[in-house]
Amino acid sequence: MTDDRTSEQASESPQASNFIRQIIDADVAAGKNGGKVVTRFPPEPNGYLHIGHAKSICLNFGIARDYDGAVCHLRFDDTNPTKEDLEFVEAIKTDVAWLGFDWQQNLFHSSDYFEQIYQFAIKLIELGKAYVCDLSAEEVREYRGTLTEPGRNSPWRDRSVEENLDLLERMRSGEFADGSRLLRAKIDMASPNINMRDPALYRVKHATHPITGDAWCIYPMYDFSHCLSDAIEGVTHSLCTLEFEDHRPLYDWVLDTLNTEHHPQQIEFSRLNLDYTVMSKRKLQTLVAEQKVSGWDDPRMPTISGLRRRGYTAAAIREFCQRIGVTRHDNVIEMGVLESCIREDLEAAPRVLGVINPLKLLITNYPAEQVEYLTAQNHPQYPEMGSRELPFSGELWVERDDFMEEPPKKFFRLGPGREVRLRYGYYITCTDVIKDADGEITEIHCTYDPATRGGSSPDGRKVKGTIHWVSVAHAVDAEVRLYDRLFSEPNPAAAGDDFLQLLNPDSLQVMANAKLEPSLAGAEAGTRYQFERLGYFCVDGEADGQAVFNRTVTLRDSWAKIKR
RNA sequence: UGGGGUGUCGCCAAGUGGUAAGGCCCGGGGUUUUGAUCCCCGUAUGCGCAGGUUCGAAUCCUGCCACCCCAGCCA
Repeated sequence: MTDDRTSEQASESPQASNFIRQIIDADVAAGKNGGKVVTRFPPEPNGYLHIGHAKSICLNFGIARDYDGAVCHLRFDDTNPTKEDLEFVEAIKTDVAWLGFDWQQNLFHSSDYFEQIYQFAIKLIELGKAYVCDLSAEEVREYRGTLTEPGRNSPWRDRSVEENLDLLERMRSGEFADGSRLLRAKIDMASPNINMRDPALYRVKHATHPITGDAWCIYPMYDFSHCLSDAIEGVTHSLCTLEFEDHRPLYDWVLDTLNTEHHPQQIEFSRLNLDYTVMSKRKLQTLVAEQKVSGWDDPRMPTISGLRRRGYTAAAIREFCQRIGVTRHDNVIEMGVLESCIREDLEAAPRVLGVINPLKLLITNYPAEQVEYLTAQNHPQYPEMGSRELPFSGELWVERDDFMEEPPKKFFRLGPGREVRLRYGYYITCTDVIKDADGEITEIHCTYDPATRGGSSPDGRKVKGTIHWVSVAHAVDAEVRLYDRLFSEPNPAAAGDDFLQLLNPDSLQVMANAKLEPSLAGAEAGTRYQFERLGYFCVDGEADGQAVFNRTVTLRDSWAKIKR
């Protein structure tokens, strides 16, 4: 992974406000929490982070960055040992840091608080606000009622404090089997909010935890551990997505009932949706498990690691999060917004010539064996980025798409009898088209005008098209991977479990025979370039042997629009 | 048909009673040795709908409509 040299030049938009920052502004102005602001990003380490998490990271860490003395904690919400793994905590730390955020010494785990949370459970029992329930999972569901009908009280709801205390302790000591008993809050089985119908607080799970190992065989539920973890850490503003809104009364109930020292304010915002992809961790997991992609970091994945490998910069992702805003409206952001962000950042990348789908071009009047060196700017707008010498000869590779035997009206490129400019080179005119037995074009012949060296003609005549090229004798072989949207439908998630049917069969196109200018030999993994006229490309760090370039994004292409 | 939310341009999104920001996309034009970049210009008499209050309403009130979330011992 190399530095974002491009990002340093691009300026990010000024920090936009949003309704959450407005709430915090007001809180700070009112001196609430002693003027302190503490946020937290609380991922469950059961998968890799995606661009939706980036939204939350930028929100939470961005607030910590912008408010005086504020901090943002990174807390792993690791309360379900059967789903979580250390591999994921490492990947998450890498991604947060790569995005440019620093949790300083504030790295925590919900499991750090297991003992404290357990003590809170005891206190709840002592307050008569929790009980051990012997109902089976199925019975609990039956007793819960439905959305429109109230639930019924569990027959175990009125056990004595002593019995509950004894039972909880025995749950902890491993006396009971998984699923046999549950610690439940005693709230209201008739509540219209289902979360308040005596929610589970602790379940028995004889499982080895990635961090606490076998120290525990009971684990707290999200609704119990999350609010307490926030309170223990002195979080002031607990930001989460909209689906947790119904849980807020429970969040507040736990903290109010336990009368904790701190009582963070939960504020919900809408999660990010991007078109032509999926964002749920479960679906991303499926793509990986079913090997529809090469892994969590497949460059087609909307994961942070996938985007990184695709060639996205952290600055572009931050800018994206900036542009999409933070509200409570459901939203589906068009891929074009993300693409616009990376194009803007990569505009500053060095230019280079590379042919992805090579077609041989012979300059019949160019002196045999002659090689000359032509000066090429590394960036058309930034002379300070310098220049390089491109070897030129009578045998070149050009892009197959830049030649048409029967060109349509607005095609500016090469065709029989047409003259175009070779970038930084000469004007050439097509004289012959050579085909094989199947009628495939194998080679084209041209003549060049020696007076046009460097790309302009002394007689002032104009050519409409300029095409890129690479000298055959000097070309570097490479594999280039062209990526497109992962799904062919804007909203694949709408298909439910059938979403895999909607995968775009052309999401990856491997161009195994690409020819690049010699300066690209030995390019370092992670380095980004603009292949002129084609797009932005990044050296893949994962491939060994032959160089592999991933296409991050194409250039804007108004020709593609005309073609349509 | 219980509860909780949300509706401002194709997609996002400002707007907090004083007469609809901005971005992306799109369209038109200019510069250009990348059909790139860059630069101009254009795009809601209208804010889910219908009433009402007001000198004045996207903002307040009433009633509808549409969409999203919730019945894991997941988070």
